[in-house]
Amino acid sequence: MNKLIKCREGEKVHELDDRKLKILEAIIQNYLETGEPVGSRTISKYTDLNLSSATIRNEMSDLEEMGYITQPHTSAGRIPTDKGYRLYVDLLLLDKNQELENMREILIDKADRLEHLLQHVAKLLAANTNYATMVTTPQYKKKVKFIQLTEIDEGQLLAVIVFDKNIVKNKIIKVATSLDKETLLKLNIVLNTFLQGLDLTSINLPIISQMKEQAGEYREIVNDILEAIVQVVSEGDDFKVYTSGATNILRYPELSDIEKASELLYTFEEKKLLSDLIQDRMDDEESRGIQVYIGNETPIEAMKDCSVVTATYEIEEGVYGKVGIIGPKRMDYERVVGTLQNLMVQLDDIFKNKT
Amino acid sequence: MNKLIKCREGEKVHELDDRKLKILEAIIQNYLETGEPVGSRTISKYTDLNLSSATIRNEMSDLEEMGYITQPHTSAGRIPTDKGYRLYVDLLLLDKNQELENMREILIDKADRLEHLLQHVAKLLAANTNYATMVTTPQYKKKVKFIQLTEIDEGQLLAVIVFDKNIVKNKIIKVATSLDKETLLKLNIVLNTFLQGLDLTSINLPIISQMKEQAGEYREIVNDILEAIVQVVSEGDDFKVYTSGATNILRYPELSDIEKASELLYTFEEKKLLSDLIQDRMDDEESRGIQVYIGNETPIEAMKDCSVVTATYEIEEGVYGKVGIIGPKRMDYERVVGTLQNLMVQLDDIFKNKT
DNA sequence: GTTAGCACTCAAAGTAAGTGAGTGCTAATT
DNA sequence: AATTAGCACTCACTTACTTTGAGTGCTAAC
Repeated sequence: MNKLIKCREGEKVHELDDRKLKILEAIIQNYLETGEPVGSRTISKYTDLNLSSATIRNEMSDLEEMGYITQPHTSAGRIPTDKGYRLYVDLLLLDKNQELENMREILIDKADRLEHLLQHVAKLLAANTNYATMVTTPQYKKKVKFIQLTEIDEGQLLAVIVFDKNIVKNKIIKVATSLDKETLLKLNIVLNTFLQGLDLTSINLPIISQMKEQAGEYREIVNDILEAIVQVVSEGDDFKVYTSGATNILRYPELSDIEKASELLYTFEEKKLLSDLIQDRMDDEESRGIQVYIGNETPIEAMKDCSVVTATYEIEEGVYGKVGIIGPKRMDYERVVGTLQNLMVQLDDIFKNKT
Repeated sequence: MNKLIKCREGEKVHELDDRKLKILEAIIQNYLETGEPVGSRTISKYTDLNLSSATIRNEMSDLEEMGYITQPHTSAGRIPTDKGYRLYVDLLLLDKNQELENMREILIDKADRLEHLLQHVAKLLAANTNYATMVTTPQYKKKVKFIQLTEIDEGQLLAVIVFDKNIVKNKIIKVATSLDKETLLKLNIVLNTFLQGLDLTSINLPIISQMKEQAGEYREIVNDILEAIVQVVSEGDDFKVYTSGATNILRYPELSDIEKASELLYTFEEKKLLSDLIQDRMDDEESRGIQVYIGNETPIEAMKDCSVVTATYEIEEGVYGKVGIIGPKRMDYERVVGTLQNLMVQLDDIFKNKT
């Protein structure tokens, strides 16, 4: 008996011997399928351990004491606790792949615009997993690549600002005085000379006052344009969250309690509420890969009865976005993690072969 | 007794005498509040008719026979049928206003961009009514106002297309050969000369071939640009549906059956599914005002247990969008219609004082 | 250490009786 | 003729009680 000897499997440390581990695994897998508490007799038959239900009961009793499983009520079978799921996820999922071979084709087909691509990813994932999904736009500091002012109407200027990665934004600026062509040209040159290659945080006071100096009598317009740039960048257009399959949540009886489901669905409707999940550990180099949050581990209150799996994708050096799958605790972790890993590879390919 | 004499109230024709009408109204109003079937005794006390429950019962029996009310089961009170609601809506709502005085301020505050405005309208409405709401972007034939080609990178052109109402779209066009400044200028002139003032349907073959002729050796690019215009216009970006408060549906027990609610919420998630509702009677001059769909009257299957009230707003001559409120049949029609009418006035003001 | 056996627990499903809001009909009242 | 009181009847809903069966923990035997 090695009950008290800690075991090392891979890199994780836990206190379970082989048999307990197998039983725990069996319990969890069975529960994932059925959603019902699992009894000793089921395990006795389900596994190839050839143990009687009585033995299993003893082991289960131990597992319960250690906090890996629990009984919803005295005479019911056992269900995994968050700790149990956690061990399962940590230990039993470290590779796995294939599946969704065709995903890539579909993705490329739709990859005309990043927005559409991401929305499509969310949809595809939701359709494939039957869970709720969430995809964020990648975030990074935009650098001005090119600015152009044009007059489109008496007193109305159109400012087109191209950032790196060919993100194009535009804004209409109202001006009091009409500008002639030469002035416009001059302004365009000033703007481009000074701002090219800069991101928002690098546009500081010295630069601004220099620009104004150059602009001479049209210094006011410089102000307007800078303001337009700030507005356009901070408009939030560039940080969107796409979701899909939120209603999948109602498929799972343990989540479809009307009160809780309502709260959860509301979180999906108000996409901003998801930002906690997205920001979480975004800066942590270590956790760029796949993250699993079980129950109370999630930063979002409404999801405390769910599990969340997120993955970070990289468009290119320093430009990251997140993909998340939200489902019941008895989520098919194996498959979800596999699917996400696969998706990351696909996205990687698409982005690397595109720019 | 004038049971069989048709009465004219306003412009509508029905077959109810005054007393029956009052009773029907009382039943519906009571049901709107409680959501429970209404019994004769309640009505007897609730109204100022001073009739015994027995008399009411007789009248209710008549009303049932005529199809205005029904019993969910033998010994239950009565609830309105779709026909009952319909009469109620037709007869009893023809004016009403005020409320939400502050709505306008909030709207103006947010009215920096149409998109945001509309999304905000949806949200406000949802928050105020506790129903689900839907707002569409206005649709019309866009006319080209101004086109500008710029080179932003080797082999990449940026086409900025301004349509009337200052809708700005952009598209990056890849070209094989690099263009010098003069060619660009020339192309810009050609494009603007030919396309200004035209909408998509007016760009026909003769015009295209003339343009190509003028463009000389760069005729290929003309094609690319035209394609870009078509793409940009038909991208669907310009026809969006904003929704809000979809989860409000779960507030109403009669809609929160998990199966049906799921279907309904899915309709809101896949906003495209709402288009039936939006297209409906869009062309019908007559019905530009407020439309009420009760139960099976709605063109959307999933909403057959709901009522839908839509209103058409006008940004300016010929440019229409829709606002819709979706709730249970026992919707507070009076309030909803009032709110919508009010909103239409507000929007009208905003748009008229803006352009 | 493992297992068979048994008493025990308890959620869930089923059954039965009671309650009350509501109806329809009939006969009396106005 | 219209209204009303009275009464028998219906039926969803509630409550209490019973049954069922999956599952447990413990103990004694293997």
